[in-house]
Amino acid sequence: MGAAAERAEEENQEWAGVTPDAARRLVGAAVEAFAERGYHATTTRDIAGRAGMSPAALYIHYKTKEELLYRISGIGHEKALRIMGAAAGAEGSATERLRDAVRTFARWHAEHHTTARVIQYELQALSPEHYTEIADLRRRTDRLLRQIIQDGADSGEFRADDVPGTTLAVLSLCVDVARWFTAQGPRTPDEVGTLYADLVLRMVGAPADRAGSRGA
Amino acid sequence: MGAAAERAEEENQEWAGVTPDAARRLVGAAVEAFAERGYHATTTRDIAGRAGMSPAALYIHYKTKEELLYRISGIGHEKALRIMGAAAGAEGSATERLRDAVRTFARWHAEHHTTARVIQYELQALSPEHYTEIADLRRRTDRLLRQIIQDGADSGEFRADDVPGTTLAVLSLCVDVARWFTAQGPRTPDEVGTLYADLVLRMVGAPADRAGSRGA
DNA sequence: GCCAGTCCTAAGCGCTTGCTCAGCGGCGCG
DNA sequence: CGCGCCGCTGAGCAAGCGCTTAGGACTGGC
Repeated sequence: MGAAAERAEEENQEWAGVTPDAARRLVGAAVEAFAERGYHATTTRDIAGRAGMSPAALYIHYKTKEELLYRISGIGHEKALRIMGAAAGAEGSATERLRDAVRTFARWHAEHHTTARVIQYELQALSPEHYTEIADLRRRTDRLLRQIIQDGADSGEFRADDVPGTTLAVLSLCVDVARWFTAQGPRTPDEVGTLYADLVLRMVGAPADRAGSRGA
Repeated sequence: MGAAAERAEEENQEWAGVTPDAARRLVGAAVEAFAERGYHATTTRDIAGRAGMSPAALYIHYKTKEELLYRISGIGHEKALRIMGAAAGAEGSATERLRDAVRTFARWHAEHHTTARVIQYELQALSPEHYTEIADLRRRTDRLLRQIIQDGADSGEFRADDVPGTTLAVLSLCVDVARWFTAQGPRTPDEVGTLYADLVLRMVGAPADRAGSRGA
């Protein structure tokens, strides 16, 4: 099995909730194309072609090209929210929760950098109604992370004078992974996750208990 | 003078090197439009309209729409390189130079967030030849920052196990300011700069001599 | 007064875009 | 076998795109 086929299979898992099969193939093709060229530079002919269909077939499963982006954004941001929620809802100190949040959130943005690039950098192409809906998901993700940092500041674990500003910086750092990460780079998604978790823990002035640790 | 006129004047200064006047107005209009909607979603009619000209006038000063993006990218990245170079070339400890680099670099990305957004997020729309040329400027900026961090690691001022990774994270953090910053937000560009400088110094484990400081 | 040169516009060309629609093939069911 | 239905295609439409061209209005030099 070639690398392309492997990646295709992984993406099929990523979009497992999308049925029927043709609709799922279209989502995969659209993510690939949007990530590569951007939403506006991608044609419906290109998406359909990558999915092995005629241009008209796209409109059986989606009303418009924008609806495809909306579906991708919705699924992607829900996944991101769930990742952040798992870390925020876990037991443990603020330090442990922050480490876990950054590690998994950054790792996801590296591992699924095509999807992440689309959902993070093509938001402006959504319709106003769809945009506000997606923006709500992002606000909830932000709130979860801010609460972790606030907890750490309250308990004295972290030294964070500006909790909203720090939250913004941490989120920004993780999100931007989608912009620069490529599978050809020197770092695996796992390595990016642990590196970023270490950097962020120092950034908030968390006690340096194995702050330089690597590995699981 | 209204806010729009004030911003227009500031942008005229930013593009002072572009002559004649009509060409400068077109650059300003293009930056605005590209930042707002993205390169591909912007029409030459829109750019010309914002500059108060007919669509055809654009082609007297620029061969193609892509050349406009190329000019903007070149000027913008040269400015970014000069900012980083000023900080890297200054006298002082690695800590002082890193603080200055992050403060000025992040501040520029906030203050000129429209320009920054275009030059950082529309690179893929450049022609291959233009892209490699711009990529070289970015590599030089990266190298300057990496040297500061390397110096700090060598001298023992910083605790950076992974210098290239840390450099990447710091650069990523500053660049991403262009994505989320708006003039309507609660923070001034100056405040973003000092906040980010403090966060980054802690991130590299620099001695906390007034690391929580604020103001000039 | 007249010309050359500069800067701009009105009109529009050739092409691509998102999207539509009439109709076809193949499958399940009786 | 024959029928209905679902998934799909080939062909193409209206609109908008980047860009071109012919020509007009203004300016400075003589």
